[in-house]
Amino acid sequence: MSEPTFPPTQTPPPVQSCTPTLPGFTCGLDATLRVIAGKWKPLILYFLAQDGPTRYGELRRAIRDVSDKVLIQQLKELEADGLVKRTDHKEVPPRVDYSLTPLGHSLAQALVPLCAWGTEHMAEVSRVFAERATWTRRGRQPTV
Amino acid sequence: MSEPTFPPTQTPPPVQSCTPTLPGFTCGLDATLRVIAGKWKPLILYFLAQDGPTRYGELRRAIRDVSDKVLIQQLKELEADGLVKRTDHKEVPPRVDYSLTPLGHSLAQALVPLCAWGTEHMAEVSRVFAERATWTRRGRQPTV
DNA sequence: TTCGGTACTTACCAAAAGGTGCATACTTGT
DNA sequence: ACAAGTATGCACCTTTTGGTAAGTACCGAA
Repeated sequence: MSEPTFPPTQTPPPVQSCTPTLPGFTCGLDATLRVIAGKWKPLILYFLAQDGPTRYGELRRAIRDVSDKVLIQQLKELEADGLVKRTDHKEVPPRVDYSLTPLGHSLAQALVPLCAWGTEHMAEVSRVFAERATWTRRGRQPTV
Repeated sequence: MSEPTFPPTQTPPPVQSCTPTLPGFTCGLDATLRVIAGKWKPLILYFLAQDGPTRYGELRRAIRDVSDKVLIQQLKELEADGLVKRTDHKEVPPRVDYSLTPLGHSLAQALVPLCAWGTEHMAEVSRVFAERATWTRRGRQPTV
């Protein structure tokens, strides 16, 4: 019903093509998205970008609702992907902190426009999602 | 710009928390990512951004390896989210095409840097992923 | 001594996401 | 008549992902 009409952006600017290349990925966009795919990864990047080196526990408390298992897992993947650096201070009560690598920083930069887009259009997105949540729940009852 | 920037530009980490949010989202980035979450959505957006209005069948063939069920489903969600417009020409052999709304176009623009990042770093990403695929399938190594 | 905090690990599960294949209703080409 | 193409819908199933709760090894405080 609600046709989201926006500021008369009549001539949509052209989008450059997504250059396909190396094995496994259809294009750069594909590669990027696989790297940040994970329920909490963007948030992790977000916090590290904002607050710099952060201890595990802090991160854990900052990102609410994440479980240890998944947080650790995603941190490990980010580390394996070279986006995050893990520093073990080898102290007696364990002390480890995580920070962004230069690669991680560059990715964070590339995320800026997405963040801005979301901020700008959050109202619309939010509304639509709320509606979807409604009929989604009624459409299917718990299996069995 | 009064807009909170996602990754702090560089030197200082003074950027405050995520933008105060509407129901459901922790920040703009979160909102954006939920909208493009779906195995083929980014590719759909990119394709439509480049080629303009496209018939269902064409899309289906362009995005290889996607199944009808999922493609339709993601198109419906994109449409519900106001990013894509579905046009049914009501012709006898069905003819429907999909195009980006202005909102969709703006999102596609925001994806450009991600695409660039991926293209630029595809070598690293690709290598790391290949390695992960190897030990992920077999048993896990003792903690190194 | 037991409690709580550190940074994890593991086994087991539930839910979500995606894939397969068949069905539809109608038309054009062979 | 029959296959093929059009844009979908639906039932069923597998894979992927994330969550829960417990355990580990170590230390200091109560």
